[in-house]
Amino acid sequence: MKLEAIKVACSNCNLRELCMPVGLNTDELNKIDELVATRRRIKRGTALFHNGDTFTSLYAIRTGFFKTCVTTEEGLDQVTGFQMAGEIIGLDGIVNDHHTCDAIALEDAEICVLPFDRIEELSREVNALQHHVHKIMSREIVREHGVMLLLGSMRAEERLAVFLLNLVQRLHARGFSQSELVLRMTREEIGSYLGLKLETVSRTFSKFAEDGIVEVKQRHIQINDIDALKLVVNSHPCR
Amino acid sequence: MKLEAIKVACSNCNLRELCMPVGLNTDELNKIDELVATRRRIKRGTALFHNGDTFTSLYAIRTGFFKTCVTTEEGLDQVTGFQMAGEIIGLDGIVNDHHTCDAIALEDAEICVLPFDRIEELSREVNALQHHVHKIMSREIVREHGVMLLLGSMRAEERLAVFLLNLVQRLHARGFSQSELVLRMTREEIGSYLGLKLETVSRTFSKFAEDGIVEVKQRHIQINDIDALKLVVNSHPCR
DNA sequence: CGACACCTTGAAGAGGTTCAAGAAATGTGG
DNA sequence: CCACATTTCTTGAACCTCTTCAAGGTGTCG
Repeated sequence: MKLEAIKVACSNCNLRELCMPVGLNTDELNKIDELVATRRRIKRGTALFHNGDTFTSLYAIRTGFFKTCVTTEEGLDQVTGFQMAGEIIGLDGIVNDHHTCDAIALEDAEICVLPFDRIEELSREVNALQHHVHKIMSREIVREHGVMLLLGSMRAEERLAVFLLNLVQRLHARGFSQSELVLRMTREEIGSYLGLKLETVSRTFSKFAEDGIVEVKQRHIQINDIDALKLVVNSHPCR
Repeated sequence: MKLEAIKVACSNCNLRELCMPVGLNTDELNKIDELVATRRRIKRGTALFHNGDTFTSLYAIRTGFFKTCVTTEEGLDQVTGFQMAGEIIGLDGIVNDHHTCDAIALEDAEICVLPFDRIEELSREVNALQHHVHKIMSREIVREHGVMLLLGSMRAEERLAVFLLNLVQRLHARGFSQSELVLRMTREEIGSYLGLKLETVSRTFSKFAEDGIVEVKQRHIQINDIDALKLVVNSHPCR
């Protein structure tokens, strides 16, 4: 069967530790394999889902990079997160059966479609999966607490430092460099996420560069002094 | 048995629609009743749980009013939400088996203790409960998206207007007035939640009062013109 | 009644925004 | 492959919102 062919074997996926529970036996692993309905390719700049779309599935990112953003009728716009390989998106859709934000690919991406009714079904049989789903949602809640702290009480330099440290840490966990990264998003998108204007983001990058903390060549960032960056966060002159 | 005596019958709780799934049959309702281990009374000013506490249970608020707040080592502090009767707190603790924020009672409160392992157990048997838990977590994620939008792209007047409208709407859903409310929190706590200083909160209240939108007598707020308040949010001079 | 926490208001200052212009990179079509 | 349009990024200067600092007022509770 064709469907069979395009299926992803979660049990063989090299992202397994990132998006699936650990410590399953073979039987349970086989069940999990049935979770993924299909893969989908998303071209850069296009949406995985839009605000208002009917919710049916969660999505596990295999490759690529996404942003999620909410928009109001009045045209306000807020990037709520950036997601990379091994992360799950779509959790916002569960509560009202439709999505309340847009998920846009910032580079060509490939995702696994996880029909939510199947997740719930399997969760009843595989305790580890049930708990894993709860953990993923709880992790997202805790992450957002961190963003609220950032937006509510940090100044521009701290915000950008936190942002860079978080990005590089997540990339490092995926086998990339600890000191080098290529931004997938524009200054404006960073600004939206951090509650700053794009000019402020640009200026703050320039300031970090002047101070010798980073080198900035457009979207290519080289972190020269990660401790200094951490110090920017910790030794905040308070606000 | 004593334990039996202090148990709460969820099936008889007048908050049922708020914190429990609807459309259960008798059998399922009886199971849900076994969910609540005990009630607990929390005195005003004391904590239901602290950052770092081991996570064991979610808590359903029966009466009273809470704030949750995260704190960093450097002394930064951010109120992440205000919770009232019928709402669930403690979701942050699931991911790492310990809480990552404080939950403080802003008035004497009574809560139902819902041991999380029992929730997971029952979720496997009662599909509606399983889905309800997922919805509660998703709702919290969506709520936080809204706060991120507020903190990231609204100005002081809009933030306070959103805050008041949200509070009064939730109170109204619980049978209170649409136009009158008593704040349970200080200006400083409002400010922390909204990413503003307490002076700014106070000034903004005064401005609303000058404009005839509200009357402010300390913590007693009378909303005279709710449409004007909504207009503050919608006709933002953009930022 | 006095101590304490909370709230209001004023004035000065800082951080970030806005507006503007130009430079660098990227993409497109001939 | 190059010219041109477009998007993205940087930088400067003026401005504005919110913060900071300070003082006094109001309310509450032992």
